Amino acid sequence: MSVMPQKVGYRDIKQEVFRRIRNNEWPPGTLLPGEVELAAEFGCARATVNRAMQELSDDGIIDRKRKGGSRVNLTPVRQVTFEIPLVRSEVEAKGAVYKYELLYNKSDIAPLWLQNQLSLPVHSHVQHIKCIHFADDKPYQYEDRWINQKVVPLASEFDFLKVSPNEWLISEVPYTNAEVRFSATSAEKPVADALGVGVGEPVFKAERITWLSGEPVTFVRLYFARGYEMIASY
Amino acid sequence: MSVMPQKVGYRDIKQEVFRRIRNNEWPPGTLLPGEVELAAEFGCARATVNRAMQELSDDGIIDRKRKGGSRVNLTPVRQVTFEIPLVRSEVEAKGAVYKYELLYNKSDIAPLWLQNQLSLPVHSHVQHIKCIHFADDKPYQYEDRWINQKVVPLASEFDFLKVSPNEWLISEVPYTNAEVRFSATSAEKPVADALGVGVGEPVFKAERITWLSGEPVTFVRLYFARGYEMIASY
DNA sequence: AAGTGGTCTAGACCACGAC
DNA sequence: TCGTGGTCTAGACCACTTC
Repeated sequence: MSVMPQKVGYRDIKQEVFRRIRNNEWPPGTLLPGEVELAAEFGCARATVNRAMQELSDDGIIDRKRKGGSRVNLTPVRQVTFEIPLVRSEVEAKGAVYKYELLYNKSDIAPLWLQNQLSLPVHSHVQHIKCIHFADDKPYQYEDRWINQKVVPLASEFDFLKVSPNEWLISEVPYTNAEVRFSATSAEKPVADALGVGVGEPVFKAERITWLSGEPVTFVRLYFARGYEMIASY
Repeated sequence: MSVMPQKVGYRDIKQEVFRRIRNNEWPPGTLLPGEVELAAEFGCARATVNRAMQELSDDGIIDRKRKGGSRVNLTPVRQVTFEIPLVRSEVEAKGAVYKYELLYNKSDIAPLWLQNQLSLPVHSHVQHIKCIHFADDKPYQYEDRWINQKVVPLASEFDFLKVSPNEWLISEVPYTNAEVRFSATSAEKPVADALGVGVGEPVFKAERITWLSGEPVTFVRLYFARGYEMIASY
């Protein structure tokens, strides 16, 4: 037991507990002292300890169960978090000039594969939009998007010549949850032409589905120009 | 003002505030009521409101400043989080049988590019390891790794025939910081051979640098077999 | 049944930062 | 300066889960 400085905050407790875990004083699987005990050791209220331990739990360091107590996780599940910005912001953050170009914009009946992706009823109306985002006049991202007209009827009227569907949707339609899938693919003709790369060249692809309280809003495929890297830290 | 059910928890408040934001009752930029005011409306303690608002802030929905109050974020910067599991766990989670094969394991002087990547002093000793991870006997991931012997001296002695450097390192230096870069690349000969794809085919690549309290631990390049998707929900 | 974490309260003091 | 969020407290009740 050591002397406590002046006041013990939840950050201090979190840091100290984490230190003991990292130094193998409390190896993986260890049953940690209860909140009351820790509160006594650190000379603070249980609520303070609770907050510290809760954050450690959120961080995936420990696992907590009522009656079971807190245990050090056997496999530290590391989580990567990164932001999904507007394409415009992303480009401008790199110090480049953003430009946008609309390629295609038609209302249509959802093709079968899209029906399945979004669990749409047959003969659903969707707005199909293709466009390119430029950074300093060089193609940066090719966007191929379908918007569910049932959820976003305004999509068929809006003029996407100046404003990209990306920005319009964010300002217009909130979403509750989304799923993203990242992969590497080889550029088909339309993608290759849009990005100015050879057919068959590797391209970083992101597919995203967003929902608004259970209703599918939009499905989008994003193809990034050669050299693109998605960076994250943890 | 509506009738409150029985007891108002921080989840209720979070959900209700989020609902008002989503429904444009509180559009982006709006200055929200203070915690005291909200506590009065919801008939609960300020601490409860505080927890709700703090989570909304963590989620990137609102921005909070002392004296400035809470504002609805102009651009809802949603964060994607995904887990970085052990390759073994990842494979087994797909219901496949995991297998591991060591290809190469030598101690060496860090090449110039690696010196730069990890900010190593000249003539640093590193352990260079190449291996393949299989799922149901099909190549799943090709791993090309360098380990800093100054931080992990045991790496030169450990026998990586049975246990992959991935798993060994996690057990040896569990809690580290890292930066990951994801991209699409075309398979060079060694990668293509290891993964059983044609030279030049697109491959999903992840590069990761790992530090332990400021000291570089390892640099690794991971190449995933064709069809690999990294999936995240939020 | 009983022990542990989950949450709420009412009150307090403090620190940041807009004014 | 002074209002707002950030944090802590001491106590309480509850819910889950293991025993």
